[in-house]
Formats: sequence, structure tokens, C-alpha cells
Amino acid sequence: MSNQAKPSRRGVKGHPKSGPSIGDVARLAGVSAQTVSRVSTGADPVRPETKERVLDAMRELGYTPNHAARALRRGNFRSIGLIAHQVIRTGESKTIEAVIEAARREGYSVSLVDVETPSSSDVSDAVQQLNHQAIDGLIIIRAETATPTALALPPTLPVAVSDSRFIGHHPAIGADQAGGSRAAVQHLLDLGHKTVHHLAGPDDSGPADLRATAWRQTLEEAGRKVPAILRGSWSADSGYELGKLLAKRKDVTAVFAANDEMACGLIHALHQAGRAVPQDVSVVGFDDIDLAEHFWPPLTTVRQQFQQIGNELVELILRQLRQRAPLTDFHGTVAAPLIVRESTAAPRKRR
Amino acid sequence: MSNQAKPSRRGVKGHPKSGPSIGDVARLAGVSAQTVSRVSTGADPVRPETKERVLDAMRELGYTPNHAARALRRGNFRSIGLIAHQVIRTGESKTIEAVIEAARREGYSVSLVDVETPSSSDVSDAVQQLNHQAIDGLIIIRAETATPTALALPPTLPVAVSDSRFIGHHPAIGADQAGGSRAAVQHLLDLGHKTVHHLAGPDDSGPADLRATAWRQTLEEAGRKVPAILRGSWSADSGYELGKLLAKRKDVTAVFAANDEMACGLIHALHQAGRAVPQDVSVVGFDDIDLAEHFWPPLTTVRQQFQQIGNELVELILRQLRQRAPLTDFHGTVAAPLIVRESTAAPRKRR
DNA sequence: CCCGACTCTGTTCACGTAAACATTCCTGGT
DNA sequence: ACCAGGAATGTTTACGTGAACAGAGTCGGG
Repeated sequence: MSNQAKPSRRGVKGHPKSGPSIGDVARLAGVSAQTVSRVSTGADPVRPETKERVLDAMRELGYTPNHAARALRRGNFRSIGLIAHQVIRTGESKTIEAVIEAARREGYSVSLVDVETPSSSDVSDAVQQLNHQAIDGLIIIRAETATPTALALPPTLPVAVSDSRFIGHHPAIGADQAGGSRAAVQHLLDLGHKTVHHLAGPDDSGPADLRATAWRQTLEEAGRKVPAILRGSWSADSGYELGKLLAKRKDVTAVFAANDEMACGLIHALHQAGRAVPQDVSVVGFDDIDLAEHFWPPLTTVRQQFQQIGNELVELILRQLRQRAPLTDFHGTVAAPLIVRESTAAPRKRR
Repeated sequence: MSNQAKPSRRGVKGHPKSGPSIGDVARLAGVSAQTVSRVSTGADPVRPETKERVLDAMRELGYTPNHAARALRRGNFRSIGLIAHQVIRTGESKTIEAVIEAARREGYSVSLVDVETPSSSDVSDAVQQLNHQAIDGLIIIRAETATPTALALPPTLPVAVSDSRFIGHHPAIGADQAGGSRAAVQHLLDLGHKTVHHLAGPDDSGPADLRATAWRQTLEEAGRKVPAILRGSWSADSGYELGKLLAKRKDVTAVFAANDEMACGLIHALHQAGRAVPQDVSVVGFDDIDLAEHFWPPLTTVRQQFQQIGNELVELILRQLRQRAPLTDFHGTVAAPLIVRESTAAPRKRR
């Protein structure tokens, strides 16, 4: 009278909580577990009457399929990892939204990891956290200074990046940073400005670098003086602080800001100093966030088509998943058109 | 000579792709699978020399633990589902960021689903998509019109919401919408405005409703006329369109907008119509997004402490996970202080 | 009336992992 | 020298699912 066999009450063998299983449903419905599975997946045909019985049993027990067991059996998770830098900032969140939406259309969910700084160690930690296996693919947005080799990604994991640094190692898709920047600077020159100042992003940022380089080259090609670069941190606050400096200099008539937030802070500082935009100073931003159109004055800016980038990132992952092979040499570019609004104008005549 | 046993080459029994398993590592290292597991989890002690051998084998094979098998065995996923409405919009994304960060600190990742509309069916679909099982807990931000019963959530799944509608069904944490709104309206009245107009959010939104109600009550309690409500859609565009209407009416001297984006669009319309802010019209927003401080003029607004809300949402989930029981009666409130900047002033003397 | 084809359902098995239990080996106290 | 007790490792087993295969029943054509 020792080894008494209680009928059920799971958890005997140290297994943690768990709901009713496919077997429980099968027992109640009086069918085999496989038939329950068939109803649950909808793959194989089941007689309507049998199906109904199974569905009733499921409802009664409150059965929901165990995702882990499915994933184990099927060998995939229907989930994509997404590493992003500063979710809330700027239009990047639009890319995230597009990724999530595109993934959802394909039946994938998205596991989001937000790295505070785009440093290699942070991204590496993020990869670590995604556990190398809970995901079928990995999308990296703006890894900046992380080097691909440092990440120790599982060799078979499909990856897609929206970051210039990773080009060559992984398929990439990105906005035409250089083209957009050139258009912005050229637009200001065409209006008659002698030169254009640049409010750049942080120097460890790839996109910031691309924009700054395009700005410099455009000026040089036009034979203009290249003013000292100003380094912001992408935040409106940093734009505001640097703007206070710029506002004092009467020779500054045109500024190209590396994103819309900094442009906003800059305009704030200019307004505050009594310098009119665009009459005294023209300002161009970058990103075309939703609010840019409603800044005062409405901001001339370079539009990043985040939505399209997000869609294509997912497409890149899915393609690799389908063909079961990496896709190393792919590198797509999305146009970044200049949107002219009211923050730019010809310089005031003065002599 | 029929049943020849080829050494390995997996995939015989229709199982999809898969990397090296714990068994492969064990074979190569000359230990048992269990020992590999011990090294991999770090739970039980392993002799340093054995450990080294196992680690070497792991490296050689490029082994990464299979997350699905782990989840199946352990009964949890170390993942939290997050349903949000319009990721990119407003400060909500700050809450999302805080949730992700707080979850990460606890070793959880976040599966994000973005519902386009906060309708019941969309949220229900989102729940469906989260598959009822790939997650250990569920956080719902702004489910708006979804009714809890319609969601068919697995009964044992811990849930936490930041949405007034769900209060009573699930533990909730939310900003003090009413208090913040009252403070905003009262601030305008104290400045000497006869009444305050309201640019509300969509009528299917819980928070919009709370803010509108608090606005109305504050006016009524002060014995003021309650103007007709204006319905926006949260977007700056909608604020701009409605702002064009308001700008024509000279009797409008103070507007309380239900969020900062609409306030931005509103101010744009007012500027465009030649009405000065705050001299002709005072404007108060809601949320205190990062940019609000740099609008022109800097926006007086009600601050939502999104970060704190995000942290507490995760805490609510973890608490339920720890005590293995739901927590139905909890309802926390986070203060929403008024931040006075420069978009509000006493009305211009006219008579 | 029989046989083949088709539809539906059941049985067996493996996915990769970790808990529980079993075994081996070593250390030190007497 | 012997044994108790612990540390390190091995063996067995089950988690929940779905693919592969097998068997049972049905229908129609020759």
C-alpha cells in the first residue's frame, strides 16, 4: 500500500504548470489524439460530425495548442526577431510598425528587442537574448557600430539589416541617404544660399555619417565653403542647444539637420532668438515624421519611406526562409525624396 | 542487408531543418546529454575540465540550444505578449519601450502585435495571433472597445492592461486621465478664459472619453458654458483640419487638445490663420511627447508618465507569474501632472 | 459481385530538452 | 583499511505535437 496510482492530476514528474493537452481533448471527444491535431491544424479532412465533437471538447476543457510543442515538432517558431535602437525615436518606429504588420500578414509575430545604445556589446546582448532559437529570422535596424562578426549569430539564421555597416555580410535594404542629403543641400544652394551648415547625428552612427559625407561632397562639388560640422545626438534637445549657438551667428542662413527632431529643436532656438524661419534662416530636416508637416513653419525635409523598408526587410527574411539559403549579396536601396514645404526660402537680400 | 543504419544525416522522418542537438554535442565531447544540458543551463555543478570539453564541442558544432524544446520541457517561454494600438503614435511608444526594457531586465522578451484599430475584433485577432501559448503573460495597451469576454483568453494566462475598459476584469495600471485633464482646464480658467474648447480623441477611445468627461465636468463645476465638442482622430492632420474651423471663430480663446499631436496640428492652423499662440488662443495638449517642449511655442501639456506605466505593467505580469494566480482586483493610477510652458496665457483684453 | 480508389481515423514514433533517480568515484574520519 | 557522505556523471523518462504509415469503411465501375 505504497505506490498508489492516482488517476491523473498532472505535475507528478516535476513538470510545471500546463493546460489540457491534445490527449485530454481526444479522450473526452472519444477520438485519437491525431484527429484532434487534424482539427486543430485544419490540414487533413475530418468528418464534420467528428470535428464538432472535438471542438466541443476543446471548448469544454479550454484547450489551446501548446506553442512550444508545435514549434519543436515543426521546426519553426513563426516568429521574427527584431533588434532596434531607440524604439520611440523618429521614423524608425514606422519601420518597426511596417515590419510587424508585414510579418503578421505572413503569420509571423515579432519579438522586439530594444537596445539602448547601438554599440556592439548591446546588440550582441540582444542577440543573446533572442536566444538564438526562439526566432526563425532576425532583422536588425541600425546596429551602427556593431561588427557582424562580433555577434556570433547562428550560421543558419536568416538575417536582414537596415544598416549600412552590415552590407556585404547580410542582405540589406536602406534609404538612399546620400541621394536625399544631396537633394536637400542642393535645394538650399539653388535657393541662393552661399553655403549650408550641417547639424549632424552622433559620430558613431552610420546614417549620420552618410548624411554628413553627402552634405560635404555636395558643397565641395559646388565649390562652396564647408562650415564646421555640428554634432547632435538625434534628440530635439540637442538640436535646441546647438541651435542657440547657430542663432547668434548672422552668417548662418541655411541649415541641413540630420533628422526632424533636431530640426524642431533648432527652429525652436531660432524663434526664441528672434530669427525668422525661413526668412532669416532656412532649415531642412530628414525623415519626414508625421509631425513635420505641422511644425511652424511646416518643415522641408527628406522623406524616408520607412514603411517600404519595413516591408522589404520582412520580404528578405521570408525569401531566405523559403529558399533555405542565405542571401548575402543583396543590397537594395529605397529612394529618399525631398519634400519641400515652408521652412526654406531664398536668403534675405542684404548688402 | 536491408535495414541498413546510416550513421546519421537527419531529416529521415520528415522533421524539418534543425541544427546540432544536445546529443550531438554529447557524443563529440564524450559525455552524456545530461551533462551537456548542465553546462548549457549552468544549474548543476560540472568539473571544469569536463565543462571545457563540452564548450569546445559546442563551439565546433555551432550548437545553440533549441528554444522550443526548452520551452516545452520547462513549461514557460520567457516571453510576454504585448498588444498595442498604433505603435508609432504618441507617447504610447514610450510605454512600449519601457515594457520591453523592464521585461528584458527580468530575462523576458516581448512579442509585439500592433492592432490597426482598437476594435474588439482586431484585438481578438491579435490575441489569436499570439497563439495563446507562445507567451507567459499578456499586456494590452489601449484595447479601447474590446470587451474582455470577447477575447477568449486562456483562463490561466496572466494579463495586465493599461486601459480603463478592462478594469475589473484584469489588473490595470493607468494614468490619472481625469486629474490631468481637470488640471489642464482649470489652468486655463485660472488664467481668465471664459471657457475652454475641447479637441477630443475619437469617440470609441476610452482615454478620449475620460479626458472629455473631465473637461466637461470641470467647466460645469465652474459654472461655465460647455462648448460643442470637436472630434479628432489623434492625428496632427485631424487637429489641423479642426483647427482651421476653430481659427475662424474669434470667441475661441482657449483649447484643450486631447493629445500633443492634435495640439500641434491645431497650432499650425492657428498660425496659418494669423492667430497668435498664446496671445490670441491658448492651447494645452496631453501626453508631453519629447517634441512638445520644442514646438513653437513650447507646449503646455499634461505629462503621461509612460515609462512608469510600462514598468508597472511588467511588474503586474511577473507578480502573477510568481504567485501563480490571477490578480483581478488590482487597479493602480499614475499621476499625470500639468507641465506649464508657453502656449498658454491670459486672454487678450478686449472690450 | 468484386476490386480498386478514396476518405476518414488510429497507431507509432521522434523532435530536443531537463527533472528525477541511479551509479560511480573520490575524500576524509576513524 | 573501511565506510559514510558528498560530488560528478549517466540513465531513464515525459513534456505535447504532428509526420508517416496502417487499417477500416464506402462508393462506383466493370
